[in-house]
Amino acid sequence: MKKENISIKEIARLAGTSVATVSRVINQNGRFSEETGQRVREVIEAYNYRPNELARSLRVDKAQVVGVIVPDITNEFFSYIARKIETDLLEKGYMAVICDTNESMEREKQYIETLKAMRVGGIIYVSGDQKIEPIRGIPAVYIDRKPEFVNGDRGSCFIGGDNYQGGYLAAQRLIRAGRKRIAIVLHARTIATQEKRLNGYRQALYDYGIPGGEELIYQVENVDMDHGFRITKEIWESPERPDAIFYSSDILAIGALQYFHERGVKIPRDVSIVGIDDIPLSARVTPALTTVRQDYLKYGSLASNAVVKMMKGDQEKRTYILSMELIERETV
Amino acid sequence: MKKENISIKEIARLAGTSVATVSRVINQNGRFSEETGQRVREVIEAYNYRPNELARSLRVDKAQVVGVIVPDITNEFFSYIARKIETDLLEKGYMAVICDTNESMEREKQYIETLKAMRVGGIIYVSGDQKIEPIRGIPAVYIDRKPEFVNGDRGSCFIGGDNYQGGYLAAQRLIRAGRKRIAIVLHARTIATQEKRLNGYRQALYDYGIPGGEELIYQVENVDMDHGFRITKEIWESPERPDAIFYSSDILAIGALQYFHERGVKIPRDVSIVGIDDIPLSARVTPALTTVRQDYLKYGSLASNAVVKMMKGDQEKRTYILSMELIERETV
DNA sequence: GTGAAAGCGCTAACAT
DNA sequence: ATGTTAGCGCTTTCAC
Repeated sequence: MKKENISIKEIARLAGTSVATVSRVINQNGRFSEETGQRVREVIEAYNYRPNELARSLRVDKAQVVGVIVPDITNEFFSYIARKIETDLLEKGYMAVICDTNESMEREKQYIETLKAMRVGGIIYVSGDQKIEPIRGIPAVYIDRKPEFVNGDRGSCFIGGDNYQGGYLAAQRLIRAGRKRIAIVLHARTIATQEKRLNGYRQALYDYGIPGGEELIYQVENVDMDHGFRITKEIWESPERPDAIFYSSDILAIGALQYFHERGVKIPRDVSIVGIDDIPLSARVTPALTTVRQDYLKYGSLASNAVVKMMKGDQEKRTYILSMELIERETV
Repeated sequence: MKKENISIKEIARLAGTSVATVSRVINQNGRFSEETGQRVREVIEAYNYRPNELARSLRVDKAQVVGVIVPDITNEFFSYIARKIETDLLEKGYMAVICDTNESMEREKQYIETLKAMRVGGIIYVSGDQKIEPIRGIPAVYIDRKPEFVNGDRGSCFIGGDNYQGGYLAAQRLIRAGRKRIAIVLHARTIATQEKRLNGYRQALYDYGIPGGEELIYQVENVDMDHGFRITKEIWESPERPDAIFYSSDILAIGALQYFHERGVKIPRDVSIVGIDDIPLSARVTPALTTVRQDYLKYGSLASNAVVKMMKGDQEKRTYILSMELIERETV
């Protein structure tokens, strides 16, 4: 165990050439004879040499790394997106660093600072805070939650679902099942996204002549099973129970399932439920959850394509809005 | 938007001092007058300067980063561990980069290469392949799955649960419920861990005079709900059905729940089930899963403490084995 | 086709 | 207490 990490200089010496040439063959640019190339490659192979990424990145002032910021890695919606991005990026020769903010805005800011200091080449925000400032000078793509500034900012790219449609589909399904008092539970912190779902829901109610009303709108501070459980308890103990509930996230709806099970409430006999996202778990809970599918893996692949393009200098300030789809299962 | 990133040299010029001094105040080492320090800090503040991590890391040949390798970030067991490690590390001033191998051994190797090239200061392996070679020259700690070489290797640290006890507890619970034919389903790829659970299970059977037998041992290629579902189908369609099953992972047991629900099999009337891990989801499925708790958050915190110590030069080749605990719920 | 040399931003001797 | 400088490993002009 002499030199822990062999350097390009050493390789050059061993191959009887200069560092410049070694660099050329490693990066396949500039010119060098096939013979030299061969010799250099052999030495690299023999010594199992890997260029120091730190040095390379410092020199070009940009790391082959993209930061992926998610609010809750324990939610399948985000972990599957993260995995998709990671896989895609790896194939393209980039490293993804996944940062879980645990829903903390402070952590989000901290990560951005750190990622900048690491000179990452790009950042993918999944459902970041919509009030965040645009990141200057580094390609950023936003998934799911649209930051307020996106429209005006050059070099920003947004990918998300048609939330209006999602809200409409959910409410419509509930109406068609003959439900009359349809509650909706929203995430308090993600105003823009949630507002569109609310609008879709309202439009459906309106189209079918079903009464709505502020008392049917509930908000939840966090998106997890526990909050789903608790808001459902609150809803169910309210003076006028709804006969259907649309949860603005499968994970909330799954928490609701637990509550209703404990209370002996039969689904869909006593109450109908629809969620949104269609995470894998939704198909596996009991009863299986009727939901609105978001093609979140697509979000991931569009995002990785977009950052890579942007990192290569292309303008990619597009906005992608993907449509959603109702998935029929057992809770309606 | 002139200089995208201001450098230490610039700060020095602005503060009317030298780069060395600026470096000293940033890193709080060496000596400098309070006055100079103050002035430098002001400039740093004013220009919102952050040192270039790449340059710093290159210089000291070590990044303030630790790689965290997990096999399946979509499984709560791993995502909660990852989050715990990430949070702890952040507090200690390190950055965690989470790498999800998606159970691919190839990806695991690829990540190790990349992490090395990035000169990470340490690596935490969660349930990596036990046949992996020890990582030379960089602090590594292993969680859950004990690599074969750990005993002999200096500078390696292992943290895991008492799997023998886990197996014993699970089988014992099933026996005490009056079960006579107790099947066990194991993960085929993680031999060492699984063998201990199997031994615990066998010992319990032996202690209580319950017959075991090879035909009661099942293996699964992957740990997810789908595999849990399928192996359960196989078990249930076998000529001699068991009256109890111990799944070597909650996520498998949860897949089983789905199968039994679809088949109309009542739990625990027709069959008793116990899992292991006690992921949050287990408390929320229907029926709630009886399981053996692993203190996986503790695994995470012990691991982050250990890497940090090792990165600071301490020898920390300890092995921690944490005990497990039976959690009573509704499936027995 | 190839090499010498500058320099990315920082830290750590070594001077003063 | 502070400044000067070498050098980490690499890429990239610029000569030849």
